[in-house]
Amino acid sequence: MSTRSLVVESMRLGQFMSDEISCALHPYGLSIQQFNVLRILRGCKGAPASLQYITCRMIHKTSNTTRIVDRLLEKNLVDRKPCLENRRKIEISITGKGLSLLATIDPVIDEKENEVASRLTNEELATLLDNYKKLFVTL
Amino acid sequence: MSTRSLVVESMRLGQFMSDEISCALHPYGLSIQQFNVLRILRGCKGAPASLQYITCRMIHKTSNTTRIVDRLLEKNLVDRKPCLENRRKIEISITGKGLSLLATIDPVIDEKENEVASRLTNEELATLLDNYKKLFVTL
DNA sequence: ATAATATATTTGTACATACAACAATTGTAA
DNA sequence: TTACAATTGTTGTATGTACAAATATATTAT
Repeated sequence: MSTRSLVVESMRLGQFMSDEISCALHPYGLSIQQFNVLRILRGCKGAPASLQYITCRMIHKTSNTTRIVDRLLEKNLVDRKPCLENRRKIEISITGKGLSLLATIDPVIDEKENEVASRLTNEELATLLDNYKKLFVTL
Repeated sequence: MSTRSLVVESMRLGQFMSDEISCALHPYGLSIQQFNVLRILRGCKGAPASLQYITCRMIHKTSNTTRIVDRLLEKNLVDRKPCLENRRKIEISITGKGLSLLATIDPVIDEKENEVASRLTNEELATLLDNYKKLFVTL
C-alpha cells in the first residue's frame, strides 16, 4: 500500500467498524449515535449530564446533540429537565427503560467487539492501539 | 486500552482522518464524498462510469450516488449521458473543469497525507496497514 | 446599573447516510 | 409472446453531519 493509503485505509476501517456496530444495533431501533449517547449517560451513574458534556464525549464532535437527544426522549429512553442552578443548562439522564435496553444490547456489542479483536494477537492489538495514539495528534 | 476500545478507537481514528481531509477540501467547496467520486472518475482515464461502478468503489457503500453526482453536475465538474447500449445505465465522466480542480487540490491532500504518515516510521506504517488487512474481513 | 462578553442550547440549512419502495429496462423461461 | 425475475437508477423519508446564526442566561468590566 502507498503512503496515501494510510488516510484512506483508516477511513475504510473506521467505516467498517461503524457498519458492524450499526448492523448489530439495528434490531433494537437505535442508531450508533443514539447508542453512544445512552452509554455516555449510563457512565454518569445517576448524575445528570448537560448537552455540552455529552457532545464533548461523542465521536462526531459536530453532530447535533439536541436532536439526537430529542429522538431518545421520544422513545422514553432519557429524561430532560431544566437545571435549577444554571437556567441555560438542561439536565439529561437515562431512564430505567434506557438502562434495561442497554443491558439487553451489551452482550451483542461485546460479542461483536471480541469477534473483531480476535483477528489479531494480543501483541498485534497492543501495537495497533499504540500506533493509533501516535496518529491521533491534533497539531 | 481494553479490548472494547479496538472498535471505538478505530472509529475515532477514521473520523479524525475524515475530518482532516474534509477540512482541507473546504476551501474548494467539495465534500469528502464529492471529492471521492471525482477521483474515482479520474481513475477511469476518459472512460465513462456507471453509477453502480462509482457506488461500489466508494467508502460509504450505502450513500446515495445519484444525489452526490447531482451536486457535481450543478458545478459542471462531471457530465451525465444516457448509455445507448443499455438504457438503464447512465454514463458519468469528469469534465475538464473537474480535472483541473482535482489538479489544484492534489498537492494539498498529498501534503496532509504525508503529514499524518510522518508520525509513524516506515516499519510502523507497514505493520499498521498489515493489521488493517487482518481486521478488514467480512465474515 | 449598564454594556459588553461568555456560556449553553436551539434552530436553520445544505449535504450525506441508511434503508426501502418505485420505475424503467433487460434477460430468461414457459 | 407473455410472464417473471434481475439489473440499474431514482425518489422518499428519517436520521445524522457540518457549520452558522439566533436566543437566553450568566458573568465581567466600566
